[in-house]
Amino acid sequence: MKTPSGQRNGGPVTLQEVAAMAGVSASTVSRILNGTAVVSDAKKQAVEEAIAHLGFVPNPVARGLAGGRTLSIGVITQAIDSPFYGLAMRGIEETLASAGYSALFVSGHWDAEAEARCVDVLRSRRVDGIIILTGRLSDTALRNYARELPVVVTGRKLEAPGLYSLNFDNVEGGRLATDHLLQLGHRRIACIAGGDDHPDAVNRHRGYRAALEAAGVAYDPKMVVPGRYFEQSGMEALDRLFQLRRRFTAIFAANDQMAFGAMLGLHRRSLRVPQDVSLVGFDDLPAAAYSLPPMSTVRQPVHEIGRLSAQAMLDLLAGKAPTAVMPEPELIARDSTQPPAAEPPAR
Amino acid sequence: MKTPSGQRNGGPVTLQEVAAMAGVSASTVSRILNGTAVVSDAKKQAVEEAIAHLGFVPNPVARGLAGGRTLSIGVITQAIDSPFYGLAMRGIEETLASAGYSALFVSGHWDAEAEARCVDVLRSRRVDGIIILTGRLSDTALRNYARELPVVVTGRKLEAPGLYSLNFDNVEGGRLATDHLLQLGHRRIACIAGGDDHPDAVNRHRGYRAALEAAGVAYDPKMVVPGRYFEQSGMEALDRLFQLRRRFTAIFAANDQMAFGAMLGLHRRSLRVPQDVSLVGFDDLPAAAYSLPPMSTVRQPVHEIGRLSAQAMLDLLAGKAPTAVMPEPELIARDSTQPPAAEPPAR
DNA sequence: CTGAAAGCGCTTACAG
DNA sequence: CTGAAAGCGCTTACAG
Repeated sequence: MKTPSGQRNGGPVTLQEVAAMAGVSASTVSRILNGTAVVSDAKKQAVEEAIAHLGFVPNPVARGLAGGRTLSIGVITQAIDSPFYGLAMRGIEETLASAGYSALFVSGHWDAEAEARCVDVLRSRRVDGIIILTGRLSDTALRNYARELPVVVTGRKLEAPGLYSLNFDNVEGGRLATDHLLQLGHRRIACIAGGDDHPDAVNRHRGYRAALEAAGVAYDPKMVVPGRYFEQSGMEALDRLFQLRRRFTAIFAANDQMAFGAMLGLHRRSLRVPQDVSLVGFDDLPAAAYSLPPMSTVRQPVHEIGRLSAQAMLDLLAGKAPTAVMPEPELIARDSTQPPAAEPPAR
Repeated sequence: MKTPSGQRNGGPVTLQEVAAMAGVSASTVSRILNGTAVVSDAKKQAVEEAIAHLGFVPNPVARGLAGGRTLSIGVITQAIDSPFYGLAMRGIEETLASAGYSALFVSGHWDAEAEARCVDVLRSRRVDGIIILTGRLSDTALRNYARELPVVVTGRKLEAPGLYSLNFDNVEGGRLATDHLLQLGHRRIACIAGGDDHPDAVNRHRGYRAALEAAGVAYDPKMVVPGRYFEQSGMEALDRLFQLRRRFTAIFAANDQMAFGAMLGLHRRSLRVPQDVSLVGFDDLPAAAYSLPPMSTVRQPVHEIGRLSAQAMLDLLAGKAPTAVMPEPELIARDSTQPPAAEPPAR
């Protein structure tokens, strides 16, 4: 019953067939479908019955061509296989689906040009709106896109018509992580930062520095090494830290993936976490709870961020002002942090 | 120049405008675009110039309505945020993009009904084909879908018109993992299996049993506990193993995520990997190389599986018989396995 | 409240 | 080799 194929003339049921069966015009069916105008109850009834009976599902492709709406939202994620963005995508998919929308995911690969191409692809597919998870596009580019279709962007603060931004407080997150270490008594805290060209990374580092200074601990640039947000680069950053010959009792890594890499590097040097070195990450990936030891980190509610951005998009689409507000960063203390040992650790 | 918007009359450039500028009919432009018929070189030139000049990009939506092709492929993944399928999605996206196709990802949530709904959504969006990553749909359902549009499916062996399947040898994988342990001298090998309703899991378990028996080690059902493929369930499975009061010197977990959970469970019991218990996983997730200790596992080339299935789809679409062949399982020995200690470990 | 008509941007038989 | 015409399945002014 449900599947229409082969039921009548082969091929999916069309709006025309519904109209015919209900004895009304196609326009009327369309209006009922879209709630575009008031329709008499009698016809409404008839149409709804016909729809149910035939198992009619509107063709979004035709809809897109005729009305300009495709009921699909483009989502630019940086990497379709990112453990971090994956959760956001799931949140987006769930929220959108509940409103009858589909998500079209494309990967921007942390590259402004690639992202611009993504936008082109998405527009050519006539998506009704675009959600950009962080990304490298300039504010100006975003503003321009927003003139054409609704845009929701995370990872920055930006106000413009047709655009809604959801910014996570990375500075506060970095501060929280560092402060946790400070509270435990650490003073020599190294930092595995992200790249300079990555706003999140810059802000987390800023929070690190602010916490240090607020606690009266001098900021030492040599205690900070850059990374590229992957496990591998966490290990490499650790090597650099040792080359720099600075002593430290704790490390703040600007994301969990680098923290995992650092953990392995520490292990390879026979340094124990947290006995010899405490370690805090950032993001609270699902894997953080299962690392050895389970990792202290700053929770970024990615799944919810996904839901919120989708909700904001739905609001924008409905002509309402979005009210979604980004949750605050939260420190999750697990087993990778503890007070420093009395003796300074290996350099 | 590149972005057409606002260049002429506002809105994207249409095929009509290209035709007008090139002094030919719309049909001709369409034919050149699709290579549907032979066109004189002169007109071809003119049209190509006009396209370049105007920055024309065909509207896939209109294309889909008129010609039935949307240049998009539906991909049913079990979870958009799966660390495992993520890599496959990336491979699919890359391969498809290089051929001008886009992927439409939807999550089936390991549920046959949800998957059937996904197929409906995908068909209503007029995708040109569907790639199903494993999934729970019956062979019969798949065969039926394949009558309507090309289908590529992984995780099973199935021959049908319009359908291509890519099956990973999970039995061999399970055998490889278990044999690795056997070779190291283990005899008491526990198994954290997947669910009975999961074909991959069933086969990996089968391989485990086959390896044992080939080595003359009696198969003990009490050494096998079920899991649900997540970290959490790996920990729970470990608890069950201890409740069962069987002694073991090694564990084969049917996927890496459960192995991670088991590792944490072992750690909580102060059992060291690999000194007290050796552990082999399955999949070789990126995280496996960064677990503590780095985990021995059976490599499943997911990224390549993604590429291969996309390539098979492209072949199907082109009317060619796909030739993609699934790579063989491969054991990656890292640090989580070693010969058993002389003394039997804690039960 | 409701229908007939035009049109969204393409493709594809149908005729030259 | 190439054009005019019809049509894909809807939506949306335009008239009642």
